[in-house]
Amino acid sequence: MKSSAKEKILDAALSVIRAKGYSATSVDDLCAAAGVTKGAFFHHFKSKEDLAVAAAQYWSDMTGKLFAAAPYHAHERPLDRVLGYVDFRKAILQRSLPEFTCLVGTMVQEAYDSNPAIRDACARSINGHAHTLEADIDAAINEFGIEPPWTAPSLALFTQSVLQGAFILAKAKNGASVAADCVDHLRRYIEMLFSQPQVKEYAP
Amino acid sequence: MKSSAKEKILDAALSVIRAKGYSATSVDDLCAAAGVTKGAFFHHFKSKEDLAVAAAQYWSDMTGKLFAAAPYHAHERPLDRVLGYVDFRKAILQRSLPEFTCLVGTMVQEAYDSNPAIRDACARSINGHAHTLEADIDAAINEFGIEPPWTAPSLALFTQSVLQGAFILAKAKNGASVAADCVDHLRRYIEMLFSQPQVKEYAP
DNA sequence: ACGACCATACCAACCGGTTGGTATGTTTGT
DNA sequence: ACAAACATACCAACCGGTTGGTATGGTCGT
Repeated sequence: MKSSAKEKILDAALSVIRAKGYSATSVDDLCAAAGVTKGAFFHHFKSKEDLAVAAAQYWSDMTGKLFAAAPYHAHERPLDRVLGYVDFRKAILQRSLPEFTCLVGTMVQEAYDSNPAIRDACARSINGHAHTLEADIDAAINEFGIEPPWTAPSLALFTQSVLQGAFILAKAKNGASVAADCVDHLRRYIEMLFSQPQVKEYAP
Repeated sequence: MKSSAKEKILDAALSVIRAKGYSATSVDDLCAAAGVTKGAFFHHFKSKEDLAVAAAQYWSDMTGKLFAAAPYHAHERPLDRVLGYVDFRKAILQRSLPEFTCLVGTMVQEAYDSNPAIRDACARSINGHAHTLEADIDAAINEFGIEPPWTAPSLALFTQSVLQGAFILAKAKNGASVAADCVDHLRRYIEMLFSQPQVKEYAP
């Protein structure tokens, strides 16, 4: 049997925690969703916190594969790859709410102050994903020959900020359309950054 | 006695829930932080859920007063008021992490799927706050005589998306500087929207 | 003025159910 | 045979919520 209990528990964690949040998800919930017993759970994870850290890593692995295999990498021009990433994120919003939201974005809100191990695991996941954008952004900067007052890592993190915030708005409004609007603004911002001379700081 | 038990519980809710999250915050936690007994709690709130809904409203009232009294409204030009709002948000980031983050943004992540009453209360709070920006944005559109492909409500919600996402990144990285960077990007975007002809959709 | 009446505000003790976690098996793969 | 992979049974602590009760202060008829 390849899909072992451990993997079933991790899969269950992704969906259940994204729907209910980390604290509200009990170990029993996870076991029921995974179809395993508590004994199996504590055989593979020494605590609920340990599961959360493993789930964050598992989430990174899964999404890493998803984005690595996405078609936007095929674009020749760096800016097209960056905008292709944004379009790809927008396309994912078609799925249902608990399916397109972010596991680590949800967990870190509950754990940042009380559980450093989970917080750091979430930070690694977000930073790692943002990092995959930096090379293309830097290449686009070179392609356009601009000398922007911002850096590639900073813009990469900004895209994540918009997406994480869009998820929150989508949850509040119980629909994805507001998130799609936010992604549109993000796309327009990136287009503008590469389509014209940088504006000077506006200070009245 | 002016500061009654009810108000002490609500004040405690704002800080404790922002630090620990909604589910991880027990009624006993709230009572201990507020210095009241459980009897007092359930006298004023018929359930923990009821407290959460009331806390979201209380949060709206508090932040509403804060932003209504903020100095950026004094600017003559509408765009200066919009940018002044952004700068004001950035200034608030100086405070400590649990102090500058958003109660309803935290709660809605845990409640959107399992607790519609809390979700709707959070949505009202976010929408209400975003709405306070719309008049200035519309006035800025008129001032500049532009006909943008986006609407004032959409841009107002986008600002909230950036801020909510910035809070998540700040929690993950355990520091406010990444949030400040995001707000800088947001400011640059708004400046660009009003400082040049709109770019056409970029489609390779 | 004054007790009868009553609503509000609050309290300490308690309840049944759930929690994360453990102790002790039993099954399975090699 | 033997360890890793699972299952069963169980526990102490904690959970949200209820209980029966007290203290306070306002309102009413008289």
